[in-house]
Amino acid sequence: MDEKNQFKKILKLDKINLEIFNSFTRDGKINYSKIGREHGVSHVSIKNRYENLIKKNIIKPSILVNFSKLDFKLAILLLELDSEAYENVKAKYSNCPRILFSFNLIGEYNHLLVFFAENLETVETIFNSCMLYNLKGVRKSNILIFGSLSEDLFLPLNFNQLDQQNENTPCGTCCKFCKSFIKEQCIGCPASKYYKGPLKIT
Amino acid sequence: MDEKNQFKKILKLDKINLEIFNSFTRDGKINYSKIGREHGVSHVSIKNRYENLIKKNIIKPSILVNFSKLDFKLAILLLELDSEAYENVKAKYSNCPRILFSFNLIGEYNHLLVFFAENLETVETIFNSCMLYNLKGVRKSNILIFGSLSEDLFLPLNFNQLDQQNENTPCGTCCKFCKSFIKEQCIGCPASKYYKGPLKIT
DNA sequence: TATATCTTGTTACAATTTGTAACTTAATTA
DNA sequence: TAATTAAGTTACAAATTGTAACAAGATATA
Repeated sequence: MDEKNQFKKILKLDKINLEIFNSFTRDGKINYSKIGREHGVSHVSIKNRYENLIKKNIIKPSILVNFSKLDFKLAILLLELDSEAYENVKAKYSNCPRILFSFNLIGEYNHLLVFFAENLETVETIFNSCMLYNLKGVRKSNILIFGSLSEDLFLPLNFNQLDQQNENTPCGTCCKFCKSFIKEQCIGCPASKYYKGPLKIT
Repeated sequence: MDEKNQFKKILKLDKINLEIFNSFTRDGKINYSKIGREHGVSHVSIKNRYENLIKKNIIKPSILVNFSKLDFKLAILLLELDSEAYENVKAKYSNCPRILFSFNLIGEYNHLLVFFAENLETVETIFNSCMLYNLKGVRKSNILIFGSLSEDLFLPLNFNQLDQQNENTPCGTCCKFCKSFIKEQCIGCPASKYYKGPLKIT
């Protein structure tokens, strides 16, 4: 108790934990025995460290997808929402497969959504028909369109949200009745049966 | 060749690959044998699928860190850079451990940097002393400050950039001479020997 | 058309890793 | 002081993984 530190010790960064993270990022595997051997501890000890970090919700293993390789397009929607809308937006889009991140902001805009689409026409549809058209209580909005992505851009994609049996999208609409979808300007929602893009599950 | 599809088949999403991704996201492990057994193929086949996706740079396994749990603060810096600066910024900050993402934009701003810090004072220092002060050719800038983070926010953190032996930071400055660092308004760069925050390697 | 190559799969066996249980020690908390 | 939590140990059986050699089909290539 002799040292006053403003930071809680949540994540201990010693040689062993760093090696766990790095080995994982290198080849997507943790070889408990190998790491244990290299650091003079038992494989059970490495296993426990790793599993405890996950159990305590401090780290989460994940598969990142190369958005450049798939030629996906990204955009950010900035919103100023009134207090009611502010509460509703996160709920409404919490299962949207196109939203990568959703953040509260302080300042000019109070909400930020990062989303992707498979081509630029679909970005346009999502921005206009899917989102703004559906949202009540938007005082102001702005969009940031991303240019060419850097050579390799790895981002997390929620594959477990891709339920392509559904008539309606998770946000509660139906592509069948959407003008952009009918005119083939949009490939549809990847979490509905009408989707016809590269994330179609075969 | 009978079907004309605008999308290249890069990532095949069949039951097996989906199960690989989902099993990985669940517990950070891929049990080749188990998945193979459940889908009626050999464990070697699962191993090959997984390793080929990585080898071809389509997916990347990664450890995400719970930024909410660590109480990290996030911010976005929007920049309009002239053509020379535009080329230099990415290079300069390519190894910055605080930058989570760096994107080119089309429009009002042409560059976007997402960065994090361990407390708000440090966010301020990074924005002022570290970044804007160091950058030539900035025509316009804006900052988006993130409010409280959602309960669990998992983001990728580059642990292999945390080399804490260095006198100078990867962006080429030295915390020792920084006013904010001296006045203890900033905890320093996590990729230098002067760093004194929760990512200190013990 | 024939040939090469890439993709995706197979089997079988040895080597290695993992899971589990029971236990130890130290530090922290009530 | 006692209880709990954290971080580690050993040993053995069970299960997974790596490897090599091979096969079938699709796709390029000369």
